Amino acid sequence: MRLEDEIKQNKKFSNEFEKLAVNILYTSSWLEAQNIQRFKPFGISPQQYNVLRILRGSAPKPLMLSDISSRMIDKNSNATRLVEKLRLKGYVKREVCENNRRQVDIVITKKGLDLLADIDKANDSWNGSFKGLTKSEAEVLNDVLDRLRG
Amino acid sequence: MRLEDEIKQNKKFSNEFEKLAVNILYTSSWLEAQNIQRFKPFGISPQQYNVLRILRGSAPKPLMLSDISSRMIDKNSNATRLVEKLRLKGYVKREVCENNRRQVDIVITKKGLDLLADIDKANDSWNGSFKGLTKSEAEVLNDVLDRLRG
DNA sequence: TGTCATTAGTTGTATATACAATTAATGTTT
DNA sequence: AAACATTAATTGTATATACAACTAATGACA
Repeated sequence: MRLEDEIKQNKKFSNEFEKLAVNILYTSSWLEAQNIQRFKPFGISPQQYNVLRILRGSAPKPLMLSDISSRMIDKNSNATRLVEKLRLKGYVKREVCENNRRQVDIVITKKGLDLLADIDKANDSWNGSFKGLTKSEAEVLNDVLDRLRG
Repeated sequence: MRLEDEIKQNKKFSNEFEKLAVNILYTSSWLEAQNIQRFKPFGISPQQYNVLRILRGSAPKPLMLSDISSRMIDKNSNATRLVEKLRLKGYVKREVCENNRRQVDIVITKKGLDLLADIDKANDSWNGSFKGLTKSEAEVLNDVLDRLRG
């Protein structure tokens, strides 16, 4: 549906760029709401899922907290506290690094990998959210978004 | 910059749609961080700005709370508390509706309109965030985002 | 008119975010 | 080695979000 209709805006946006800014925020919020539902049965938040995927990407090599932060979708969320929550659920392990005791090494556990596998399986069909788009449209969109942040 | 580089992802996304989901969330977070900075000198949050714009759109006609919610970018944020914050700063006025005393009519004040005018002036040049894009690219993007949520 | 359902908004609570201040370990420099 | 700077992470605090429970007013109707 057109953005203007979804947010019941009677006036026009002053230009395409302004509409684009709102459109990206709006679409992201829509997607985030879906993600919350998608991960809720597994007891984690979208950000926690993101951290687990980051750790799976580097496993079995550990990552330090600042590595995780820099890879996160939302750079400003607090990695210390997110990781602590995952640790309490047994999905990651924390260990102070011996060579540099300021630094904390974090690794995903077997339990964490299993959780991700479960989620992936349950969401195999999830890309259906975007079923209105063709693959090549998704490519164009990805390309333009990448350029937009340039 | 390519999303894969920004989030230092070594592995490939499993498909374009999965990358697109992350790309939208990531771009939105990037935009949101800019907005926080953009509005900070004026002492309001992006969501508060959004509410003020919605009210300006309908002024001088008041809106009830549920109207505001349904027009907001982030539907889940709590309109009652957002409006209360704006009221404390003098940017909006609340009045229980006489015809239907469940309902609360909210109007933007002169002070609120002045604030928006100030912000608009200060941010005249802001669309520069998107200077890597042409107008027609922005149009395509808007169109595809609209379709994606369909 | 009394009962029940619906509508509009508010409040409580757990969690998350933004951001600054702080702690602790390591590097650098004289 | 002492003083200072930098790096890595943690903590504190104010604000925001997600969501459910709740209150109050109105509507429907037997």
